[in-house]
Amino acid sequence: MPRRPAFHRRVLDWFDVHGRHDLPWQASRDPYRVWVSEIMLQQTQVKTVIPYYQRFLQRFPDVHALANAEQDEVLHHWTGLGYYARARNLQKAAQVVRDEYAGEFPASLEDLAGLPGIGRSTAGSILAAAFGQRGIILDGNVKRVLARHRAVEGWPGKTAVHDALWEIAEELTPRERHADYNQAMMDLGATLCTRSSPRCGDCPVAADCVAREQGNPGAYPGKKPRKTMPVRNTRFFMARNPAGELWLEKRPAPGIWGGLWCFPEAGERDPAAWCLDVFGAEPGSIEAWHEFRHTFSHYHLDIQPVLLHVPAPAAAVMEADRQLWYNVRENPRIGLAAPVVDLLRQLATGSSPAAGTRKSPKAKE
DNA sequence: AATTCGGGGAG
DNA sequence: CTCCCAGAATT
Repeated sequence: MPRRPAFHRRVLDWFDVHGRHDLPWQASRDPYRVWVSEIMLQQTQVKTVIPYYQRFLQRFPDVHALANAEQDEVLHHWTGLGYYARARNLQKAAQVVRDEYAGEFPASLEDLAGLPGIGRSTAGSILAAAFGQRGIILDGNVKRVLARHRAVEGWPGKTAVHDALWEIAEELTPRERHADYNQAMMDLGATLCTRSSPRCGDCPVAADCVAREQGNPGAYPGKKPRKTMPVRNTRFFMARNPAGELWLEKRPAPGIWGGLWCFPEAGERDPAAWCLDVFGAEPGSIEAWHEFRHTFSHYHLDIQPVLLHVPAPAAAVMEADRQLWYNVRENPRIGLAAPVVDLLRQLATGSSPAAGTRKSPKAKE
């Protein structure tokens, strides 16, 4: 009786017929383009990345354009994509490639993984996709496929589980068609071996899949332990001058929204006192907007926006590199935190959400 | 080993 | 609402 074809053979044959072959970053083996796509795709779905990728490549077509750009403009093109350290590291790495590799990407796993923002899996993916070498990947898709196929128990966030999955990935990755195999495994996880209701009937490696034999593919990989997410509170002071511009501050590099521009966050500070402090003038009016919730992966942030009308422009106080008056009509090339984008849009269109309680005896202008 | 980094797609 | 996405860096 005929032996069952090797794992990678079945995966590759399936890929040739059913894999994804038309994603934007598959049109070229240019290491720069491969690299940008890999970074954007970290913890981010393909559908979300595509428009960002197109705009980014149009503005930064090669590694020199990126290395020489203003960080604000890089973050501008990352606004809304999240995990902004990726963008900061991306530009740092571009500068390393420019300065230490003469503008040519290194073709070794060690050198790639030495660049900021490139870890073990991303380095393996670039090695295969851009250089045709045997690079091994272990992303969310591959983890799911392998955990099911070998019935690896436990949450991959645990080191032992993670290491076991890497071991299997190493073992199964073939010595041929490296780029296609990696793409095939990701396609398998993204289109067939999905988190819920996997289509085992169409899977090329279902015959020896242990989870399927057990009848419980949904049990793999193990789920992350639940934790109740903490709720933090903050207020955004939206100071608007007579020209209609909004006061923004650049956030420090480590921390949430690092490098992005945001409304000043105020704890318990009194808005009128803050205004006097920063602008040397009492606000003409203070208007509290309704509180809304912005949720991160590890906590909720309840934000109370407070609109202050600053009567006179105060020129002398501004530190140009970390404070600015934002003109909505000019669309400055800077990175903005997602809730700030929403609030600026509301301020521009005048569609302020049913203004809440007035916190000042003075009426809205 | 555990935390910290976003925002949204899809159920 | 929940779960998690082509993970890496930091503590």
